Amino acid sequence: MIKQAEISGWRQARRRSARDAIVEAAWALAREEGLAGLSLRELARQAGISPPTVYAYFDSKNAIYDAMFGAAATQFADRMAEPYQCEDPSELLVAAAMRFAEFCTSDLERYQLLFQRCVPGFEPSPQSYAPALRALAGARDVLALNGITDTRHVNLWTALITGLVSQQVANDPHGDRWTGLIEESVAMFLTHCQRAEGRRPVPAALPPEGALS
Amino acid sequence: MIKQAEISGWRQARRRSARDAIVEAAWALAREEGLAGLSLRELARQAGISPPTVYAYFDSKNAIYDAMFGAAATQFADRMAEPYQCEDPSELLVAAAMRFAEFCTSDLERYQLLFQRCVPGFEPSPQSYAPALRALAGARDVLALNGITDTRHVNLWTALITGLVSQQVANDPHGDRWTGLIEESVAMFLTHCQRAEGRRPVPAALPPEGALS
DNA sequence: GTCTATATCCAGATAGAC
DNA sequence: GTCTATCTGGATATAGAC
Repeated sequence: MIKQAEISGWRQARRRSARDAIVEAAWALAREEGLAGLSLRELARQAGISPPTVYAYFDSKNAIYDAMFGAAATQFADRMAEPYQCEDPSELLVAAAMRFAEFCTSDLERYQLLFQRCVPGFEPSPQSYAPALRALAGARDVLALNGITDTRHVNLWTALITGLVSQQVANDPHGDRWTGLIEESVAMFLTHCQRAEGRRPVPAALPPEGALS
Repeated sequence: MIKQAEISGWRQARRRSARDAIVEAAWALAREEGLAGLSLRELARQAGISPPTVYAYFDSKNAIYDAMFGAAATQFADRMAEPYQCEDPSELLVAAAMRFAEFCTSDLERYQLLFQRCVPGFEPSPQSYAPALRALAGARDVLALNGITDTRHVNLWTALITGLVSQQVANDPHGDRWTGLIEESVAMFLTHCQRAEGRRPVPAALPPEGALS
């Protein structure tokens, strides 16, 4: 015999997978037409449903953007958290920066939504943003492994790496005019910060994950 | 007696000033409603004309964006070219970076149009873009004064400074969490590049202004 | 939940008189 | 050059039958 709770579970799973299918179609469409050109009519057409049906799953267009953001942020956090082959802290920092750059340049629309924030009235909800905070915490950990804990230096790190990537994406989307500078940039950064922070030893335990931003 | 050429000159001047007035109104509106929210109806209303009259001066909405871009790019080049109070090359570099940051953070919409490029179907025409190239050439000159001529280092410079500014604008628009790092960043950059380029003496004559990009 | 049909609104752009 | 009036087409979102 089938219990009520199980039926409810099925329903929820079905509903979630239908939502996922719509989000998937939305991403496919956004990659073709650009993020701003996402229309609910086209989205419904590609997803094989009628336009009003979209509203059975999402309250508004921005709710769709939010789900797209959440999916992208999860991909981001997962990708950055995958194991690294190297062990030397400075190599780890280079590898993380390169992975970040590769993640960004491999899907420009995703990069735009996640990091550029140029969809008119849209801002991600805290839930959708949460995975991105995970990834940022990971970056802090890698910096800490290199003896870098000063907030100023963490900020400098984000500026340096996002600066390289944004120049790359904007001015040479399929080349490596800026991403090819990552290794040198990291060396410059490490030399500067480790000198400034007095080549502190790596702390035995990683710092707690408070105050991310 | 009035010559035909003078009348024609008047006409052109009148036309240009009418165009300028529309562009001015467009900027005022964009600062209120956001760049993407610029509508021709509202623009006409604020400029004191009817919507179709806009088309007597601009072929399309993108032509208006282009004129807005041109005006902003001119402001940018002019501001960056104003005389500096300091003479030491490294101080000059810091001053230029700070001036750039101040220019960007003092008008976020202008920054968005000039450097973020997130208006859907719009790309600036070469004419409108030209002043920005002038400013970039100026940056190269200041770098050259510091003995930095390697293209890689010029690219690193643009990435570093735009990275600081873009983080500032995106995450702390009215504070100085990243712009406050400019002085330290420039020191880091100079130490690195001058070491790498072997503390070359400043060339007697500035390099020619070819191959900007 | 899904559909057809439609409401409502606003955009950019044009026609043609004056 | 400027206007009134309008075209054309797009958008998000809703009503109500099934």
